[in-house]
Amino acid sequence: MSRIRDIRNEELTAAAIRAVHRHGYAQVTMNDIALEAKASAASINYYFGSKEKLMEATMRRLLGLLRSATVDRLAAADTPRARLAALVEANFDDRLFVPAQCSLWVQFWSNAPYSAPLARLQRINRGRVQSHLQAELRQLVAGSEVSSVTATLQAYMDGVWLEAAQSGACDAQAARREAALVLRRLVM
Amino acid sequence: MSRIRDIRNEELTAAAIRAVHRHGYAQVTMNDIALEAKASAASINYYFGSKEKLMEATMRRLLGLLRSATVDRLAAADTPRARLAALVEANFDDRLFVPAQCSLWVQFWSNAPYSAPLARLQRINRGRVQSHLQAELRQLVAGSEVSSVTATLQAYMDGVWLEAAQSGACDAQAARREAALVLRRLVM
DNA sequence: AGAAAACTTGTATGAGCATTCAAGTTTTGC
DNA sequence: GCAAAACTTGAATGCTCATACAAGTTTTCT
Repeated sequence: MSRIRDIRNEELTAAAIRAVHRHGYAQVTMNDIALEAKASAASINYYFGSKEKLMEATMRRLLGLLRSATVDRLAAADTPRARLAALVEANFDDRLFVPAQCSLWVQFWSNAPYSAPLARLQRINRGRVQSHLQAELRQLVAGSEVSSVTATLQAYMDGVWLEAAQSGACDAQAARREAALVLRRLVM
Repeated sequence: MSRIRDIRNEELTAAAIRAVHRHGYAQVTMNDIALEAKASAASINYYFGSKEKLMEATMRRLLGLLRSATVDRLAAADTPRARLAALVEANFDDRLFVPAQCSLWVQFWSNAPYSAPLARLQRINRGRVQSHLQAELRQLVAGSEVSSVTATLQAYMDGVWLEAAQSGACDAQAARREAALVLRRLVM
């Protein structure tokens, strides 16, 4: 019902993404974010209650993007191999794999151990990705290798995000192509 | 000549590592670090001049560890294949791959884009690792695959660090074993 | 020993920040 | 059309923190 609330929520988390990308998680201020949103710091607190809650909502927004990219790509895949590729490529979807979001992703994760809400989101996300990967890998590699390949893929994907965040260059299409190559080397 | 200066340098950067591990890069204060070193915040400034310079010195300390692990392991390797393994395993050396240092590593890298000195160290380190890897890979895989495999390995290693930092569990031996497995899957 | 240099620290300073609040403006429901 | 609810904000508040400094202590050198 609260239409304006949803709109504001979106505007403000989008502004938080831009502001954190620009200033860094460690140094961004409520004012930076407010400026980016053409609003006031007080207004952000009115909606979110605190900076930490805003950050949590912002992280949820990113997780939502990953989730929907995953769902969409899974829907279009019908073999275990295609589903595995879909899972990996969802991480480098055009909607997700852009500089500001790569930057956030990595900064949030590296700060997660020091924030209970972020740590919780991190744990949930990792678990979900892991179980998706395992479900497909069980049908593709020897049982003894499933967890090892899962871990390798997860590390690879995280590493690509980290590097993208540092270089500031996020060519999503190239990342998907490269990931497909890695998949071919690791599985079959 | 300034013996005490070197000792203090070491004590203080070691304290910085522990303090950042405990409180997080974004929230650690000079006082946290001073407490960890059983010294005063003013004393740290006497040696390093500022918090930023202390952080830079701390990062250099970690890079030094990677460098010497790399040198030691390279010295004991005589084929390209063994040298490649040495390079990868140096990243998971017992001296380097421990919780507090994993944690620092990732936090420093994710904040590097927002600090000129850290960004510089990051660039130099990445370049060095990359050229080492490429030198060996050129003798091991098809020319067209060298840069792709290099990037994959680098992403994999970064990803392992990221996960180690988040889980807080750093089993160096297991990480080296796992890395050797990945290497076997990717090269040859 | 004694002067100088190196080192250490408690305290003061002042900047920067998240959050609160009171006073307004806009929107909604009827 | 108007009261109430929702929203917005500038300014005030109170806190935390890096850094500077002056006053001491320890070490070094001769």
